[in-house]
Amino acid sequence: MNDTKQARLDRESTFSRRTETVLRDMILDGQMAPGERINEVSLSQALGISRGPLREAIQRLAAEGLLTVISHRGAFVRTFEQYQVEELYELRTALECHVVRLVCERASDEDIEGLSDLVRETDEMLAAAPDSAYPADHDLHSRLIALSGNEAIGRATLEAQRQILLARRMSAKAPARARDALHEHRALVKAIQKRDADQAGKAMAAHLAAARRGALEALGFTSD
Amino acid sequence: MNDTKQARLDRESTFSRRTETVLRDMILDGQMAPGERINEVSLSQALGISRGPLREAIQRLAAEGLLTVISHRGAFVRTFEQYQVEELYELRTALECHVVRLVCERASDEDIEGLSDLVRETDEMLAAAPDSAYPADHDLHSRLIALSGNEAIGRATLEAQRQILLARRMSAKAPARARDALHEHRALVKAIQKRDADQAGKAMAAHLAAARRGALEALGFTSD
DNA sequence: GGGCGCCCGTTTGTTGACAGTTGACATGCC
DNA sequence: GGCATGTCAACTGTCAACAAACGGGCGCCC
Repeated sequence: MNDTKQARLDRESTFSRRTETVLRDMILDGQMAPGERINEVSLSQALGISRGPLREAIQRLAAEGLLTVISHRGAFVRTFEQYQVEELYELRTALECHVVRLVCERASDEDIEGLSDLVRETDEMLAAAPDSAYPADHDLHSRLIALSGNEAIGRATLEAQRQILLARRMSAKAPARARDALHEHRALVKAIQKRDADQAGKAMAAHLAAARRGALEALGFTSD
Repeated sequence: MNDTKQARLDRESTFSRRTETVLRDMILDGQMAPGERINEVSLSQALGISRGPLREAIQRLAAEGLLTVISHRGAFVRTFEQYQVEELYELRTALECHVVRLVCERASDEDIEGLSDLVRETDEMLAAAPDSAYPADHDLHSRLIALSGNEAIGRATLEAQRQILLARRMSAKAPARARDALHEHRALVKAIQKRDADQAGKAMAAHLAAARRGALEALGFTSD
C-alpha cells in the first residue's frame, strides 16, 4: 500500500472527515438546492452518525464557501448574487492567468506536449458525442494548475471553481459551451507551446470571460 | 446600534465563533508556537468552555490553513517549509497584482488621493519613530483590496497574508524592512496615480518579491 | 545490549441529553 | 381588519460521559 493511499485513508478515517466529502458531493451534485437549510438532526440520522461530527463537517464547508451558517438558525447551502459570481470569475482570472504564465516559464516540453494531447483527446470525444458535457476528468484547468506546481494557488483555485459550480446549480440549464471552450483551450495551449506568457495569459482571460458570460446568462443575470 | 455592530455581535454570539477569533489571535500573536500541539481538554478549560465549540473553531482554522489536524493525534499550529512560503508569496503576487490593475481601472480620483495621503502619513510616522514596525492599521495592501471592491479576492488575500504572518513566527527576528517597503509603496502609488496598470502591477510584483526575500532570509532559508 | 511486543495512561472521536433561541401560529386588543 | 403579544414546537448551541486510538514505557526474548 503506497503512502498516498495510506494518507488518504488516514484523512478519511473519521466520521467527521468522511461526512465532509459526502456533504460536499451532495451539495455540488445538486442533491441539496442552494438556499436549502440543513436540518442537523435529520441529516445526521440519514448519515447514521450523531450531530457532533456533522457539525464539524459543516464548519469546514462553511469556511470553504459552500455553506452559510447563521447563528441559531442553521446552515444553508450558499446562494450567490450576480456580483458574487462575477467576483469569483475575476478571482479565477487572477489566479489562472498567473498559472499559465508559470507554466510557460517552468513546464517541461513533455508536459506541454501532454497538454496538446489532452486537447486532442477531448476533441475526439466531443466529435464522437457532440452534445455531451465537457469531460470533467480531462479538465485542462486542473492539469495546468498541477503543472504550475503551486499547491497554495491550486487550493485557492479549486475553492473558487467549486463555488462557481455551486452557483451554477441555481440554474437548471447548462449552456452548451463545450465546443467553444474547446476552441479557446486550443488557442491557449498553442500560446503555451510558443511559451508566450503574455499571449497565454490573454487567452486564459478571454476563455474565462466567455465562461463567465455563459454562466451569467444561464443564471438569468444581465450580462454586460 | 448600527447594523454592522449588530451583525458582528450576531456573528460572535456563540462560544464557537468567539473561540475562533480568540484562537486565531493567539496563533498569530505568537502565544502558540508553530508546531505546538493544542490540547483540547486543557485549552477548553482555560477558555472556560467545553470541547465541542473548541473543536468546531479548530476545524474552521484548519480550513483557513492556520492549523494542521492529524486524525487521532490532534491539532497543531501549522509549520511551513520553504517551498510553501514561496508558494504563498506567489499566490499573493497573483492576487495583488490583479488587485492593483483593478484599482487603476476602477478607483475614483478621490480614492487614489487617499492612497497617497496614506503613504504620506506613514512616512511621517516612520520619520518620527524610525525603528518602529510598519503600522498595521495603515496597511496599504488592505486599502488597495478594499478599493478593488472584490470580496472574494479580499478573503483569499487575507488568508494568504495570515499564513505568511504565521510562517514568519517560526523566526524570532523581524527584518527592518519598513523604510524599503515605504519606498516601494510610494512607487506603487505613483503608478496608480498615473493609472498605469502595467507599471503598477510590476511595482506590486517587485514589492512582494522584496518582501519574500526578507521573509525567507529571516526564516533562515536560502534565498535564491 | 539491543530490538520487539505488550500494556496502560492520555488524548481524541463520538454520542446522547439538556438548555437557550428562533420563527410560526394563535389569541386578544385597537 | 390589522397589529401587537403570548405561547409553543422545533431546532441549534453546549455540555459531560463513553469508547477507541495513539504513543511512551516497561519487560521479555534473542
